[in-house]
Amino acid sequence: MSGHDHQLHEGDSLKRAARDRLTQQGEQWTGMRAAVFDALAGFDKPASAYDVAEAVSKAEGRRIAANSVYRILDIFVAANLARRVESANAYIANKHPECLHDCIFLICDTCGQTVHVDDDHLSASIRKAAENAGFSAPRPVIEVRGTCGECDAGMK
Amino acid sequence: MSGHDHQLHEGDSLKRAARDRLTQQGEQWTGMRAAVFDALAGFDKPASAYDVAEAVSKAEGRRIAANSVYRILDIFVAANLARRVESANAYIANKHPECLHDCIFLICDTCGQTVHVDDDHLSASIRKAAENAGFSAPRPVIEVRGTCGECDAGMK
DNA sequence: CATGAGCATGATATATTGTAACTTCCCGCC
DNA sequence: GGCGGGAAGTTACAATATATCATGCTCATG
Repeated sequence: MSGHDHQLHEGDSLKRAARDRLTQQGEQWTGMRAAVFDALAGFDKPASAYDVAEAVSKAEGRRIAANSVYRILDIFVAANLARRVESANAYIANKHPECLHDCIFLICDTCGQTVHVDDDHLSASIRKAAENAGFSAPRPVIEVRGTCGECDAGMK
Repeated sequence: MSGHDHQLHEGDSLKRAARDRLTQQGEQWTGMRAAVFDALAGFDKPASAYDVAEAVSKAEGRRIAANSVYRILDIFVAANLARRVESANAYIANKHPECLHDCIFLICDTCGQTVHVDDDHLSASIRKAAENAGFSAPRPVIEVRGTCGECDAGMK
């Protein structure tokens, strides 16, 4: 369908991929960062920084302040280990940190489930539109709010 | 350029168009709503609800609480008089309230200037992608963060 | 070993953005 | 006048995000 065959990691494989990617970027893979990544990857929907902080706190058995989590999430986003979902003020782990995509999120307003679509043709068109308007270094934010099939069916 | 010729209102013309549109939607055009609309339209960049509250307070000579502004902005967004810029947690007046578009915002990370592009072909593709994935009632959020031509030139 | 540079994290405070709950006001209508 | 309903006010609070300074850790150097 999307025309390329990158690997969709999960579990330990994802964790290794994340660590490799982060270190390749010249950043450190510390215990704290591993804990934050685990927590984020453990959510099946976009999680707010505070949600992540709470999850990490529980896992570590001590209070982790939100700002530490913010710092780490910023690094993750910069390194492509995670994505920020702007319309939800939340973050989600990237299942294939090694591939750069302008990705499209479909977010269910009812249940919060978020699916991730890559359509390089579409995003290239958007980049091009931005460049035509004189914008450089464009970073597209493409999200669609709506109702997922499951919730839609349950709405009768 | 964008292929259709709706009117780009400004000043009193825009205000009248907004009032007409809002009343057609079954909502009232009150003094407060006019004041909020004026304030919002007076910004040349996306403004936060608090920015708007401050501007309205100044214009009215009395304190207007942010939550009143939120209520009104929500109505405006629902009626297409204003748009929310998700990636900036901000709002911007819609210059042509009578036309429904999935619009694309280009937001300069340096100066905040935001330009508005309508590309019905592009947004239709995104809607279609969402529908293919089982999403219904999609509301696309298409924004591009980057650097505008002016700031880019000034960056040397 | 002492020192200092550089980075990661902690702690605290505060700023910004967004909602909730309840009250008061105003206006049209009987 | 009294009543009903929507708009706006008031207050409080929740959720999200950043700033600042302190602490600790590692490593290189002398």
